[in-house]
Amino acid sequence: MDHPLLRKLRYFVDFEECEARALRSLPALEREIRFSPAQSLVTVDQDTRGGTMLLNRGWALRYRLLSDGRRQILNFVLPGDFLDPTGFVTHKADYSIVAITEVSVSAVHSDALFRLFDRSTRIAAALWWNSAHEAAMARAHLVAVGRQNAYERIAYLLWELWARLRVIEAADKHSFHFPGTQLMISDALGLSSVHTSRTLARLKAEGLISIQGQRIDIRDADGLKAIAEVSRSGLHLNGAPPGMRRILGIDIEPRAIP
Amino acid sequence: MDHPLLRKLRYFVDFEECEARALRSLPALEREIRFSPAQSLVTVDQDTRGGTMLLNRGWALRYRLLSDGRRQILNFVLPGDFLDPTGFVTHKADYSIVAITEVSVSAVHSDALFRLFDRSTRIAAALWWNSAHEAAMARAHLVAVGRQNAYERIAYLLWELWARLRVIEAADKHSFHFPGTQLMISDALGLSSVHTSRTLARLKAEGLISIQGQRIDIRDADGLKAIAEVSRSGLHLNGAPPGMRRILGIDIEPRAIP
DNA sequence: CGAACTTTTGAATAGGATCAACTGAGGTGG
DNA sequence: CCACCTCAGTTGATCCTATTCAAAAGTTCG
Repeated sequence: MDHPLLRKLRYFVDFEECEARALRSLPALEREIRFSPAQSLVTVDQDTRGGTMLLNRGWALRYRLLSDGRRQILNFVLPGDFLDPTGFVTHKADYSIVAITEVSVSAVHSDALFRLFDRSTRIAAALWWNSAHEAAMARAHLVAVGRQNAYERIAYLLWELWARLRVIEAADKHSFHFPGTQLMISDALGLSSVHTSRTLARLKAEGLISIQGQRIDIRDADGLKAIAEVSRSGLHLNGAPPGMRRILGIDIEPRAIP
Repeated sequence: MDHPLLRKLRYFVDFEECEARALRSLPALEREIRFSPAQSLVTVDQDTRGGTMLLNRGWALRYRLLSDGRRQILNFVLPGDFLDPTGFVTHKADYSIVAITEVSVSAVHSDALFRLFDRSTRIAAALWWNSAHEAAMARAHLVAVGRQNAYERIAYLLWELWARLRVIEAADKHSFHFPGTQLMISDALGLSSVHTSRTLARLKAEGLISIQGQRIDIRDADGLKAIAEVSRSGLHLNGAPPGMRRILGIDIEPRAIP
């Protein structure tokens, strides 16, 4: 089974076998670090020099606290995501990350990454692309929290998670495993847990989803997508622009993220 | 007067004169494009291949609309900002940009930029840094909209704008020129214009700010900062990590963004 | 099997939205 | 130069979405 980062980047670039191999050897997998649920992976102001961490397995949560305890979850960190995507250029994290499930993490050293950039501009492009994708998701998240109501927000989040999990092949055809709590959904979307509970109940009652235990079934994907107003472009990044194609020597068929 | 992009990047890296010169010649200034207030600079799904645009002068607005007309402003685009920071790797914009004031824009071609990256890794690092900074601001924005009340949100936005303007040396010691409207503030923060008006009135009444015409005076900077809970790290990016210093051959004294 | 969460449900409340009317500043044109 | 229009901002009244408080009902797990 390929590393989820590789599975994700394949949505952007069709790698040669040698590039895939190089990517596989990027995280120091033999020296993985494990965390248990509720353990901190990153804390505010933590020093992040010299590289970053890559999530191999499990779910985590990137969040920030206000002085009185209010929590804003910035996003869910899924396998294949970097714990600190800007760790190469920043000193300190302005957020915390905590494990939701059992989690496996590997270090990615600046040195190894920069060497890889040199050897394959296609890999550099794919990673750049990945961060563009993260920025697009952050925008969609802001739109949801800023201008959509609870019903739409929750539809959006479920759709986003399902889409991201499909990319790394960690979702089923009509469902996915959600190890989080309603409180996490609330804190991600700027809602109270009570209202989240009621709104989830409404989504169930209206036949859009159903939940048993930690499994969320998407019963009406089109309906959910319509409510969330997922923008076509929001979660889509298609082939490289011609200019970059020429410069980076890549030749990619456009491929959509589902 | 240096280009605002250069002024901004100087907060990250102390450039050699030759690097500054290279950066100055990056945007095709001689072929600037001008726009009037309310003109569109970028529209959703617009093709952004082959490069990006750099804002030289004036203010613009990055936003997204929902199908029923609700608008979420993603951020204010200030001089020195790229209209589409990920334009080099993405096909289409998932947002629109409209001019607030008279605006001057210049193209930055992929070719020129990539050549610059090759010639100076310090410039590459500074631009990377800049995008990390943008991501940090997006996180702060999400926290404000998701978990802060109207009073705190507005304090946050005013602080952010003032801080960004000081970086490009476009703010005064205790005030700045704000060419936007209250409706823009509302759509940036997920509020109604009525409530924004009332909350601004409260900020004035409590002596934190005062407004005459398009000039916003910061009467109590510390108070404003405390209400907004501006995180020390949120708008700060200090010197390059040692690993990168070695690899990129840069040597930067840490410098805080005010 | 009990302690600590998580979810659900009910009732009361509040922060902010909506509706509507009015004021004031530009801008336009007759 | 004034009548008229439009757009931004203000103010008052009312409504509603979502919060808060409270408690019960499941769940998970040591």
